[in-house]
Formats: sequence, C-alpha cells, structure tokens
Amino acid sequence: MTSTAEDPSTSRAYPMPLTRIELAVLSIVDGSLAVLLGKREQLPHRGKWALPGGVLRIDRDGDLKDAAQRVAHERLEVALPFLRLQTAVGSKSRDPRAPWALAIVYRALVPFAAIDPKAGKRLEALRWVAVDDAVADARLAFDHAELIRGATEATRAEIDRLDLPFDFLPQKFTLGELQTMCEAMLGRRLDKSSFRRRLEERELLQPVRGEMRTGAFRPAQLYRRR
Amino acid sequence: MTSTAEDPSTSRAYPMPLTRIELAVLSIVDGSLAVLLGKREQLPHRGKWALPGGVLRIDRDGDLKDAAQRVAHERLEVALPFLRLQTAVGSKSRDPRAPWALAIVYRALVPFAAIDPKAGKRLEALRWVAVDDAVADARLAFDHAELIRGATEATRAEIDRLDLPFDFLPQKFTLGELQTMCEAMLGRRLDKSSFRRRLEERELLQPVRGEMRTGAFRPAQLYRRR
DNA sequence: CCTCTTAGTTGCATTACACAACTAACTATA
DNA sequence: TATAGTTAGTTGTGTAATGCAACTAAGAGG
Repeated sequence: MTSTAEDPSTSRAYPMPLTRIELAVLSIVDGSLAVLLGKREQLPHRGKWALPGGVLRIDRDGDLKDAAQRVAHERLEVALPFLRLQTAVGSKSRDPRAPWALAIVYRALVPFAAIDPKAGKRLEALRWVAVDDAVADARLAFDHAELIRGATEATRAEIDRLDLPFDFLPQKFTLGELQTMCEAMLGRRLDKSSFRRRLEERELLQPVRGEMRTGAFRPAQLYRRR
Repeated sequence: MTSTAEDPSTSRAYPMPLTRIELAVLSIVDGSLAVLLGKREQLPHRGKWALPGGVLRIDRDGDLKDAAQRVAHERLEVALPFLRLQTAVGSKSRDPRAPWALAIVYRALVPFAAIDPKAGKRLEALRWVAVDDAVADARLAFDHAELIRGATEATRAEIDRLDLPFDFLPQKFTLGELQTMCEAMLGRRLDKSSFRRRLEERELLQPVRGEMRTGAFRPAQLYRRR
C-alpha cells in the first residue's frame, strides 16, 4: 500500500481549507430579538456588516468551543458561556481570502444588559440589528444573512418548546417578565394562561416564597429555576 | 496594520486542522434501523469498525456536499442523493493522525434494497449494524458511537414528525408498507388510525385510483407522494 | 370610592392523538 | 360452501395540550 491520506506521515500533504469560526450572538434589544454585527475594517467586504468571526488557531484552541470563546474575546471582549454549534458551511468560493473556506457557526443567547461588547481586533464598530432586518439585508457580507436566519430559527424553536435560556435571565424574575422576554424572542404574543400551565407542568420553576416584585401595580411572585 | 489572518496574502500561514468527512449511512435491515460501518484496514484503530469517511480534498470538492458524495463513491461505490449535514466536531486529540482534527458529519437514509455498497479504498469490509447496537458498542473507532447516536436521533425525529424519506420508498406503496417502514426506523409500533389520520391531515399522499396491491389477503390501495 | 393596570385563575372549546373495537376483503383449507 | 385467518380500512371514545375569553385580586393614584 502506498502512502495515503490515512497515513499520518503524509496526510498533511493535502491542502486544507481556511477554517473560520463565526458567531451569531443574539439578545433582546428594544424588545426584539437582535444579532450582534461588526463593521469590517478590512477587505474583503470592507465597511460591510458581518458576523464577528476569526480563523481557527489549532496552536491555541483545544477544541471548536474553545476557538469560539477565543474569537468572542478577541472581537467582542466578552465571554459567551452558552454557545451552541449551529452549522458548518464550506465551499470553494464562499470567501475570497482563500481558495476554499470552511466556517463553523456558533450561536449564543446573551443578556443584553449583562454584556457590553466592544469592537475588538479588526472591527470598526459593533451594532445590534433586529434579526428580521438582518436576515432581509442583502448587503451583509458573505452568506451571513442566511447564517443568521438559521441561528434565529434554531433559537426560536428552543424557546417554543420552553427550553429556556436561564442564563439569560436574572436569578429571580416574575412570570410576567419571563413571558415578555419569550415574546420578544419569538416576535409574537403568547397566551398568559397557556404559558403558565406549560411552565407548571414541566416543573421548571420554583416560587421564592415570600418574595414579590413590587412596583406600580399588584405585586408579582418571584420565581427561580428549579 | 501588520499582516494578519484577515489578510489574503498571509492567512495560510496558520496551520489548519486535518478536515475529514464522515458518513452516517442509515437504512432498514432486517426490520431495524441500521448504520453502515467499515472495517478499517489501516492505523489508527486498524481492524476496528468505524463510519466510512475521508479527507476533504479542496482541489477536488466544490463544497462540503460534493466532498461527502466523493467519499461515498470512494469508500462505498454508491451515490447518496439525500445527504443532510449532521454536525461538526473538532479538537486537538480526537484523531491521532493529526495534531488537530475536524470532522464534518453527514447523514443519509438510503433504501437497503436499492444500494449495494462495496468496500472501497482502505476498507477491509462493510457491515450493517443495528443502530442501537452500534451506539452501545464501545469498541467503535474514534468518537463514532456518539456520532451515530446523534444521526439516529435526528433521523428518528424527522420520521416522528412525518418528514418522510420519500426517496427511500418506491414510487407507489401501501399505507401498511409505509407504516411498517416508519416502525422499523423508530424502533417502536405505531397506531394505525393515528398514523393514517396524520398523513391525511398533512395531505402528503395521493391514492392511485384503481391501483391496488394484491397478495395473500385483502388488496390495499396504492399511494404516491402528493 | 372609583379607575387603571398588572397579577393570577378558571372554564370552555378545539385539536391531536392513543386505544380499542369494529367492518371489509381476500386466501386457504376443511 | 363454509369458516378461519390475515391484512385493510373505519369509527368511536377518552385524554392531554393548548388557545381563547372571561373572571377575580391587589396595588397605585386621583
């Protein structure tokens, strides 16, 4: 048998694609689901808005999730604790910087108030854009509009089945606050009684006895994750 | 600005991971969902059973799907028309052939009778293994048991919501045949009346008027995809 | 005291589905 | 010819999940 790609001594002979990590960071901004976009400082697509991303560094990243974390630090100066793999895309022509480019896309849902991303290396500016606008914006760099569409769909599907992003919420919250947040994520209104019944059946929450949120109107029971 | 990974002239300076395609080819064999495994001819894991796969060849593959097709031809000598991206895994230590290895996993559901895979390059033999056995088999190479678990789960979820693999079925079939196939995929029995009602509501099928499957017992109406 | 607003509950209709029992059509065999 | 056996196909009933609407409760503020 001659040496082949299966042979450790020669497998590196095949050129490998430029492998990048792209981040779809979602949050609620002004009551709507929004995605964090960066304005590109460099070619290609200089001046266009795109998902923050960076090249996979096999010398520094232990695995794909590590790489996504590092990119979050470098580009946004934040940690993203709750990353989920979204998809992988790769082809000859998707990125002019390389003859063949592969992108591994992660998505994260982060509390808007809790993170304060700053434009890091190679980004001129950062901006939150409502996902519905971003998906429809043909001016986004690369195929990022389509990547955002996928990340939005997956995130909304999670909310729909009450797979809630507790890391997104404060420790204690009222059911009204939770419902309002879910409505913002889904982009539609929910029925109060159904919402509460579903939460009840799934035993996701625990009332914090004696603790209420007071304000202008009737006080509301506080809950925390069970 | 100094040259960086974002600069086309120097981006290739970063070493890239060994990028492979792995195939989770599923079918119904002896009434159960099964996955096609190959016996490895070479190190590492020589003699162990693993998903068929191969190295991404950016000089030959236009995109990831092309690569999966090529791998199917080389290893199995078949075409897999209905591939779906399953997941991506990558880390420093997952494959001893390279310091950093990335795998893009595709899944396919193929009609057992219609394809006749032959052990191609670098495979000693091929074998259909019931997915439940494969997932529980700690002797499989690499992390393939876990990859099979994911592909099985995703495939069964599709069947559960009647996202049927029509390419898997003959052009015309009876509802009984369809139900038996779904039961084999899911590994559990289904209720006849529910199954038919759900198909009816979704308007997935069309009866072929006047055409019946005759046999040992009462003739059955033939249907085709609507 | 009355109104406004949000919190929280209750009752009812609808839907989707599982479960079970039924009828129908054909073959095989006594 | 009669009947048993098997698959095809339908029907009825109960239940769980949910949407919709209306209701009561509790505070603030005039």
